Amino acid sequence: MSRREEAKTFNRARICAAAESIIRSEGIDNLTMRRLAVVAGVSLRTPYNLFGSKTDVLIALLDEAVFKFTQLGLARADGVAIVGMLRALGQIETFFDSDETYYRGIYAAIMTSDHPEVRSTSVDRAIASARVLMAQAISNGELRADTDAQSLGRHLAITLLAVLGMWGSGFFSNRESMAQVRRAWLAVMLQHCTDTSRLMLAAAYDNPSDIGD
Amino acid sequence: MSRREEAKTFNRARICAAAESIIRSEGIDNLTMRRLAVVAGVSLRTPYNLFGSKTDVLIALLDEAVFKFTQLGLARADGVAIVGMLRALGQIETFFDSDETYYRGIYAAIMTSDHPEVRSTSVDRAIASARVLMAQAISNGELRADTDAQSLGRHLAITLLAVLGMWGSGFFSNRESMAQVRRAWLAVMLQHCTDTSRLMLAAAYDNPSDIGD
DNA sequence: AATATTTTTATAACACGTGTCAATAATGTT
DNA sequence: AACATTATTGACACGTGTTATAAAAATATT
Repeated sequence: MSRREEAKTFNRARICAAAESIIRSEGIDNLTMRRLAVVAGVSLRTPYNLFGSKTDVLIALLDEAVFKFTQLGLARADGVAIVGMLRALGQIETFFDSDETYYRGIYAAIMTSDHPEVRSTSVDRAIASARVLMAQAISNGELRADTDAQSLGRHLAITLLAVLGMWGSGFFSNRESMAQVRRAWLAVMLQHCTDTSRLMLAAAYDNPSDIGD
Repeated sequence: MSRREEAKTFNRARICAAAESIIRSEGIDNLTMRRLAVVAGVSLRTPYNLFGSKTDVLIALLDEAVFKFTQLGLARADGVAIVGMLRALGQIETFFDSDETYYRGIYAAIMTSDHPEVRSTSVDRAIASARVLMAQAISNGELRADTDAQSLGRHLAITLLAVLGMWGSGFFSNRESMAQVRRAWLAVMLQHCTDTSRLMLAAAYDNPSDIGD
């Protein structure tokens, strides 16, 4: 990496760190580009050079969070894709719990920005992951062979992201969000399950986590 | 109503009409408070006096739309609550189709505003309606008697609203949104249906409308 | 009719995200 | 070392939602 790129990377990191620090210590409402420039020790223009927009800075923070989450690794589920999928929900909840105001803040800020191109990348990523898992579930015999993994994966991913949108806007708690997704996921997967997995899924559906009032 | 209240009501209507006109003829990006004041023939301050904020003006437009929709009346479904619920989805789609850019525009504008109090009223309304319908479905014998109508109604309403959030942000078409909701609704209702309604629901689930890729 | 209250108006201002543009500094290339 | 390229800076400006303030107009009260 050339020294120029090194400097850019360094400045990007400084700006991200400053943004995170401001959000943590002063609240996300006080994250303004002018304040960010001051705290990062950089001119007002530089974040625009290095990121493009305020939203892009926040996206960088979200990417860091996503990276941190993926580093946790998906809980092993003894090769049962469906269980892995459901466990991921619990992991998301735990992850959010660990730093709720921060994650919700950046998520909401991104969602309430009128940079719609943001969403499609994360949407595509989620859909791809879900499709892979559902294809595994089919080849594992957890889901019926006539199941359309593409369509099902897309449906499940959108379900998650749609609820996350409401979560970001503060409508309900981490737990409520995940319970909503869990219920929706289980119901849909029950429509495609084999006899092998039906009992487990049905039991999970009938034993809901707290969905809230 | 006192003359003062009459004047207020009149001005409110003028402002709403001006806002709608601007959105229609110049696009929602050109709906600024200054332009709104000019077109409405009113001072810049007046919309703030009468509505509170720009978001509140848009909420008034959305309320008008919701009112117009409810005036259509829910499609009769021969007393089958579940069918009525599903038909409502089709009605929503038709309604959106009839004026897509307008409805999506105001919906997106409201959703991307940081006035979160907005959402709760429409959310509460939707939940209440769904709960009523689900209670009917139970007493009609369409859903099992041990079904929790409160919980189920809430779940279904949130499913709809969560998807609508993504719809507003332009992620997918009217039809795709409703197909997503339809699939999710059918799957969940299938978990609570009686033998009477199972065949119909299962057939509907297996015959999805186009969900898009 | 005179007075008090409430609303609207006019004007200015604030903080915000973002853009322009020239100057300057840092880095790359020869 | 001299030059060319690129990145950062600084100061300013624009349009936005929103608020402040005081004057004017409309309405209510007596």
